Amino acid sequence: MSLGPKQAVLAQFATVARALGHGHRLEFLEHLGQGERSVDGLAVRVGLSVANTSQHLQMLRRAGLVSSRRDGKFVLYALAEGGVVALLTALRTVAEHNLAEVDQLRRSYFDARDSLEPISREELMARAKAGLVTVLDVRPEDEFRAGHLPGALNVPLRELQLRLSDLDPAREAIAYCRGAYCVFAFEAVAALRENGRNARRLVDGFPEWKAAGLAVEVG
Amino acid sequence: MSLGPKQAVLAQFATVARALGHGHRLEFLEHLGQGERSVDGLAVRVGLSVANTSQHLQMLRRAGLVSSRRDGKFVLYALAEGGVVALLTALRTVAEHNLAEVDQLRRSYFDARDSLEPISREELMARAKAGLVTVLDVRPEDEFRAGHLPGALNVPLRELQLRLSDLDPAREAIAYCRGAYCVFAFEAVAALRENGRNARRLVDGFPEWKAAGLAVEVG
DNA sequence: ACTTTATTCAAGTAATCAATTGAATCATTG
DNA sequence: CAATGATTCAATTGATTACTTGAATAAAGT
Repeated sequence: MSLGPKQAVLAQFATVARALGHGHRLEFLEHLGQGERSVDGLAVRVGLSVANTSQHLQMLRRAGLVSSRRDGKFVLYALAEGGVVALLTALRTVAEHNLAEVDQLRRSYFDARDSLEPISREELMARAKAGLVTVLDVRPEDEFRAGHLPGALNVPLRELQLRLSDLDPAREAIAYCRGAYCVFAFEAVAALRENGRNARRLVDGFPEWKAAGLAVEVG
Repeated sequence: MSLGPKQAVLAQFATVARALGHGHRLEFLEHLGQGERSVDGLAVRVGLSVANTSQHLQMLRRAGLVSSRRDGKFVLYALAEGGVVALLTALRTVAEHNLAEVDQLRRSYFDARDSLEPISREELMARAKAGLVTVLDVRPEDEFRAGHLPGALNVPLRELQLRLSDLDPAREAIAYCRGAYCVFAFEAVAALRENGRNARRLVDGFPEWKAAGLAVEVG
């Protein structure tokens, strides 16, 4: 079946879209947004079998959404260059704007933890520069080490209660994690508020910060 | 199957992505980017049965990508608000950047018609304001009437040969149509060059112009 | 009321996809 | 060079999707 040139191009676009069309694959992409990961590392994090994970990753690679390289006995996958984060952000925007189900979920789970407006990247930078806020990275330590916001303090969610004393109560805490719907930041803000702290969330997460071309610290 | 809140949200995002995951539906969206259309109107343009078209449109509506309203005996579909054009643009960007197949197609068909760099919206505006170019809308007349760039001259592709005399040979012609891969603009530029005219393409089409918030003329 | 035109619904078929299992590759390391 | 551990391939099952056909609504005109 010989299609016209436009149809052929659109069919290619469609394979990219189909690759995004599964919750597990979106979750893989969210994890890969934090940095490279092995097949096994992703399988454990998402809770799928290695074989299944491998097949999903290959579909993502065929769609040009991820790239892979071999490192010793591991194959490390990473987000592809060229606007993948922007594409995911656009997808999120449309879904939030037009799907009642997403609104429902935000109300029932997320707003219960943090109903305040999240803070924008611009505002965060301004307030951080002025020394008004503590930037709190609530992701696991290995993700933090792979890259984080400049000057951020890594306090994984599970350690938050124990390390409250590390935080200056006079400064507002701004928590962020993997992305706009990563639950860690919501839980962290809720926990901080319960302890009488001033806290808000960054509007999205580390991958979006990096994709915006802003400075990133490693290690 | 009780998922976590993040998984539930991602599953919603996935349905949006899956709705984009078919060439025909992307073609529907391209047409809807020009303006409202009836089911039958779309079916004819894309060359599918009405029933099939209706089902595709309902999938797009469930995904929040299009909206519909009844007008007499017609049901008119339109692109939804809230970033659908931006999402399509992001999809195109990723596919162009990362898929060898798309590159291949561009080389074999599109570059053969117009291998020059297309002109940006900004450059077009500057040059149009300076009176240096003729802006040429090569879409069918009804799409032109539903909305077009300010000051554009509507010359549907099939009439181009006959109406060459309408064009001032001293000014460069800038052709645009439905989007970045709409073939009309490529064919128009190729035809103009063969007739010794100076011609280039706008980088994308009318929907992107409108989505960028730029002025649009109707009628 | 009846007919026409436009759209949607329902049922059926073929194709594709998600996930499982177990076997096959492939690159290091002993 | 075999052993090990990581990843991919192949075969299978059940679920979803694309498209067709024919019937069911819905609005407008006669």
